[in-house]
Amino acid sequence: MSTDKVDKKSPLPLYHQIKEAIKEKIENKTLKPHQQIPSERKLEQKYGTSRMTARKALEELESEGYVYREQGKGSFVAEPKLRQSLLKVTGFSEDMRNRKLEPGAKVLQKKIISGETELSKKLHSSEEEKIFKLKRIRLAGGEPLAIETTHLRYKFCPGIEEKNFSDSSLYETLRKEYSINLIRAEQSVEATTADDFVSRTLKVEEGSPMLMTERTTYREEGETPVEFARSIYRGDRYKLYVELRG
Amino acid sequence: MSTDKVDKKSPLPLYHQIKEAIKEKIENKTLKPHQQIPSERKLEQKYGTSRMTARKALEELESEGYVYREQGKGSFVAEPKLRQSLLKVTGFSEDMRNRKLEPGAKVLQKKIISGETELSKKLHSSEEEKIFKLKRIRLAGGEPLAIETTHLRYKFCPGIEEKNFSDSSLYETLRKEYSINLIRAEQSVEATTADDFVSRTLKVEEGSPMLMTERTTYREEGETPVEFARSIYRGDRYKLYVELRG
DNA sequence: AAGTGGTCTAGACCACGTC
DNA sequence: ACGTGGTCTAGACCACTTG
Repeated sequence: MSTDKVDKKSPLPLYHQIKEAIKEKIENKTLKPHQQIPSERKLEQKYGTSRMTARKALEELESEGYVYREQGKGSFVAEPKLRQSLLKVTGFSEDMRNRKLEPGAKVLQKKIISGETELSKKLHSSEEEKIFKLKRIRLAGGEPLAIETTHLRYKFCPGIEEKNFSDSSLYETLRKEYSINLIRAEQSVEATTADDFVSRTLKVEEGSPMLMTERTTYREEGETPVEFARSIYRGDRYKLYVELRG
Repeated sequence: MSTDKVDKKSPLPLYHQIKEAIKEKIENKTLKPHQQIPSERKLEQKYGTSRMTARKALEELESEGYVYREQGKGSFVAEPKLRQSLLKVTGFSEDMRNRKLEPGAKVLQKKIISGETELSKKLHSSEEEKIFKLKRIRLAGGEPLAIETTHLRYKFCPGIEEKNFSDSSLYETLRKEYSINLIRAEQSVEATTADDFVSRTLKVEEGSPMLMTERTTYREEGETPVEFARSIYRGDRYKLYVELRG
């Protein structure tokens, strides 16, 4: 169902339409990894645009990791793993699904708090502001994998304490029920060892290696923090992947 | 010493010269965060180029996190933290300088090897291909912080075994003396604990938390791996920062 | 020599934000 | 109304790779 035509009356830019058309062919494997993509001049003719427009589509596909280009040779489909390893803002549930594991959760604690200096600082909020705290054991394929404590500024998600947190993804709830798009996060990663509570909760030996992450998540393009979360993952079962760029 | 002029005879693209000129003004604070940058039309006149050329400079500055642009309003200098927390391909030395610590190294092992199946696989090389192996203690402010073992495909850097690895940055040597630009890397991060060798080398207790990273680094835009490195950092002194994007 | 991507020009019209 | 960035055109020359 690919038309290979652009709609010049569409509000969507022409280069965007070309880009999406090519992206779809890459995703449904009509174009396979390392296969050559039509050249800028070919695309220009095919879609009836100028070369700069076709070129812009290819440039964006390159920066998003879908294609690579070599001067004098052509444009080619990139390997899928290169696109997937880009670092995205994903919650635990989505992360697990990417790893082909069934996500789950057991709620340990759920309440509305305020007056925690450290926390208010991380959320750029006043000390009086109400904060929703949720502490869960996170499961992957039925096995406990992490302890996650998240804090949300309550004024952005009033009534959230009534939701079910055992099955559904928190980020999905925020997106669907509160129209909050989390688009940027700052995260730190460090190594620790399991203390008594952690070892009993996650069923690992005391002193075994754990990966701890702390994350502040922001909504939209602004500088407004919405969430602060601290997670402790079993070091023997969890590994983080990042792609670095020059 | 900024000329505010472009050299049309330079081999460097005009948009690149404009970009560097603006970048310098941002870095030396001639242009301050959130201050407005001259518009595309102003830059076009100022440098005597076409608008598309000036525009390309601004687009690259935006994608590198130096500026943000708002339709109808203008282009503005971005906050420094947003540019620094983007994940870059940096070696240990540059990483430490960013953290305001003096980098250093003690060489533990240095030799040319071949015939290691696992390693050849990670470097996409044949088993016979020669590989330069370098194992170092990495110092930060004079204190041992990490053990780093790196492997380079020898055919890309012949003679590298003669270099000094105690002071200088490996990536800098590759860039300056072999014209190898490392622009992309895939990295994994996990938690482990210190074994006997690690604890003695880094002067930590056996069983203390450690952060282990494995990295494959690629040159240029191609799919050619050049380096595979494994590093073990003291968990009590090293923390990794990432910025995630939706 | 032919084809590719990389750069560049000199215009144009549009959508958006400010005044 | 005016200035901003966003898109687009129809050409051009260059550097590079391959036949």
